[in-house]
Amino acid sequence: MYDIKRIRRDFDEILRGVEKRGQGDFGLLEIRELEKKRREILVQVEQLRNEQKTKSRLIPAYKKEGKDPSELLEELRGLSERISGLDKELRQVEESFEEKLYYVPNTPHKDIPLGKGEEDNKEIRRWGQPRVFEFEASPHWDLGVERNFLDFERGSKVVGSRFTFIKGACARLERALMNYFLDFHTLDGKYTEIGSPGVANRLSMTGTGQLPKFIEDMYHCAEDDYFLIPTAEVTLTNFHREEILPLEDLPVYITSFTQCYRREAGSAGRDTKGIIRQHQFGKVELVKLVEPESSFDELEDMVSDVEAILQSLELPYRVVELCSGDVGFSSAKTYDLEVWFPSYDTYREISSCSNFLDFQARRCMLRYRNKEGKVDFLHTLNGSGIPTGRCLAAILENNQTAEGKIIIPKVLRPYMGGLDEI
RNA sequence: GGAGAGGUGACCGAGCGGCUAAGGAGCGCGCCUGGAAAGCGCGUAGGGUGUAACAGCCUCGCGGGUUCAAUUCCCGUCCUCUCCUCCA
Repeated sequence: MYDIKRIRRDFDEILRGVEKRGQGDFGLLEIRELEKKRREILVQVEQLRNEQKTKSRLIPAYKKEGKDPSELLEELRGLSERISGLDKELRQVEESFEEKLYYVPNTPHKDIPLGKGEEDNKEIRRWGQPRVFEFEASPHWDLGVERNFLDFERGSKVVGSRFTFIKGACARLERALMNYFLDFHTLDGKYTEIGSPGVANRLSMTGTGQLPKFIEDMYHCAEDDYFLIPTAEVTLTNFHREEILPLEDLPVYITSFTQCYRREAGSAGRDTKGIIRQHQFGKVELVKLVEPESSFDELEDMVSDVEAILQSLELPYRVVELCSGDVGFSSAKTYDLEVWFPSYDTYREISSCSNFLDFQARRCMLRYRNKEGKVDFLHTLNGSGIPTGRCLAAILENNQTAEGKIIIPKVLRPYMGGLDEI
């Protein structure tokens, strides 16, 4: 969300930035009009209110002196009516203004590649070599069913499409991933582990930008007006919502494993096979709250944290910088990390690391006291570090043997009771 | 789920229709001191509006209502605590 003052002062800059996404002005022109109108009414209301306050304070004095206040009361009644009328108008304008503002995406950072969609993203680097198989490699969905690791049919029966049961040693492997990822990020003290709720309220969902625009992709508990979180980004970023953090508490590095729930509205028919795109998946999420000056460096640092994990698992991957047309709603700059999937014969997204600048912080009223003692908005970042489901699929595919066994990556063996294959 | 109590300033805490949020803690500056503690004085929230500066407006959990006027009265709602009930 944008600062109301910036809408006025840097309007053209914001408009130009947002237009880089290639989807028009997102209602900004209308928003500017509403902002003007708001100020017009506000000035009037403030003047009238001042008059009202000043005059109504005379009443106790009148009473004391035994003067008849009825004339003054009459005047104040009229004043009160005018104020409440104007106030109502003001509130309508403000509501409409705010509602529209919530739908305006962040401005893509000036240095990111211009483009319309995925095809214009820029590959930054690759690590590792895709394995050359001396046998016909199976996709994880075939392998998973053959080995009795994945049960798609019962997932559909018990819940519906895009829900899957994971069984036996494979379930243990996923659990190993969860523990390994959390240990990786926390044991050196860099990130603090948080056990997080799996649902969040409307305010939190709005704070990180899932609402109002993407409501159709969220699972909603109507009775409580709670939402199943689509990522721990929601609960972790909102953790310090409406707080003013002292400088010495920064930077905040937190991480959490949660289940994530997405209705995947609009992606019907995509990735229907396997566990790449599920309605529920486990993920370790990384969140940073940092001072504005350092946020782009912090983004690079976060990417390298995720890369280190993939390297330790010996999974070939590449880093891609998203172009202006593909970068997410709340993000100013995003790197996707894509891991090699033999079944797709390509790299597929496994992590996404973004710098949101103060976009989420404004929505969350997430602030800190800077060196000058002034209150300012923080910058927020998050990245997947990393999802267990997709990672499991990647390991099944990349580490399979001709006999259909799965080689356990060395770093995971301590979490698997020493097993080197399953 | 039932009954009760409460949510006030970066913290504690009074106010319970108008005198425009008492008092304290902490922090900052100054005085005092050889130095410090104590003591004394002053200052210490956020937001938006207009400005050269001052100023004025909003915020006493949140949302409505009554009133010329609401922190104060009424209704709703959320959260916290205590007791009961239920329960992994």
